[in-house]
Amino acid sequence: MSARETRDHIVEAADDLFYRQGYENTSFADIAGAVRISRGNFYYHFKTKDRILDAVIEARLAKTRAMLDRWEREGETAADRIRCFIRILIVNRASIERYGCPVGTLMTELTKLGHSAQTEATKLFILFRSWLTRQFEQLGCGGKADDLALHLLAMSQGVATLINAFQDEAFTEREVARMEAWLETRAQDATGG
Amino acid sequence: MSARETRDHIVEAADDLFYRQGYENTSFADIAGAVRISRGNFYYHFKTKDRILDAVIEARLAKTRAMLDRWEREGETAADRIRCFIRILIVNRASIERYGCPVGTLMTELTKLGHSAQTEATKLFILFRSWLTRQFEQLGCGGKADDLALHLLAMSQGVATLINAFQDEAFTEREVARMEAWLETRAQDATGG
DNA sequence: GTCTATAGACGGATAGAC
DNA sequence: GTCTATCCGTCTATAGAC
Repeated sequence: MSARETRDHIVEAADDLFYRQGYENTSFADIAGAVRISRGNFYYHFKTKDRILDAVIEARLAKTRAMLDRWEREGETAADRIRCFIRILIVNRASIERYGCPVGTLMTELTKLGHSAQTEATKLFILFRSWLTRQFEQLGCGGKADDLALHLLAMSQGVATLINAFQDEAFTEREVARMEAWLETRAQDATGG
Repeated sequence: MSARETRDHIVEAADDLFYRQGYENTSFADIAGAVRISRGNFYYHFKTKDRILDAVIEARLAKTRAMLDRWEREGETAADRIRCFIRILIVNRASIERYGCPVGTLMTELTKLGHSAQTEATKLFILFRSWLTRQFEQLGCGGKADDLALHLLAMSQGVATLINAFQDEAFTEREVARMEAWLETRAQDATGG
């Protein structure tokens, strides 16, 4: 197996484990075990745990960009595209119930650890924030676009936290419906009066 | 110092450290160091780390109950009391910026660890949820009271997560104002039409 | 024969538990 | 104060490709 392939496998496994168990609670042995390689081989590819985290965040940023690009292509109107964002709470409901939002929980953990990768992790939030801002601008919300983007991001984060705490499917659906209704109102505000 | 006092000091220090550093990232040595007692004395009061967590959650539940009781006494109307809840985001803004919401972040960490104290930690959420439900009932929101309570809880959690990620004071104030406006509308829905 | 990917032993540090 | 487990990180050995 090429070095590149092995490296990718490591990042993939680490990504998954960091999400499910948390960064600090995941050991080198855990990752090596998941990839089925020895710890010695492991250190050939990554010298420290921090470097794996860097690579994982980078991979998540790339995956997120790809997802946002896909939404951009698939959604006809800006409202459709924002709806794609809202609906990840339903699409990923099962994993959110068990592990929370991958972006929010990583961010939270890194701030508690006072970890230097905080800045990089924040970029995940910024990616969503600026994408949403652009959508709200296209919706015609002008100067309020960034405010609306942050508000939607906050709602999504809060709902994810409670999905994780309560595992209540009806709650999830109610909140998603509420966000979609809210979006509808914003769209009408922009076009009509 | 009495055994009871020492125990209380340990719980207090652990509570603070668990909040600021996270549960798993806090060692016995950290707590013992903060209380200025020997590790030997430490084990006299708590045999395992899990038991300290139990005691910390218990203490947080008691503190929360006391706070809710205080709001109950101080707020004249149900809307006033709900506003007390909303305003903790401003009152505790500094610590939320650095460490997030104490309830949400503990919950999140415990689910990732698959820790048995999850159920106990959820009671913190339930405490707020049922208190808020009662307030919305008194506001005249009848059958929708629990839905509104969960929604407000979610908004508060989401805003706390983004305060922690972005440390943006203007955002905090905008969102608090938004929540208060939302509350106003709910109150009018209930009384008027 | 050299370079690359892998394996596994070893050491220092620190954790929790008694 | 000690004991055991575990974790991160280093070091050396080796198997195969070119």
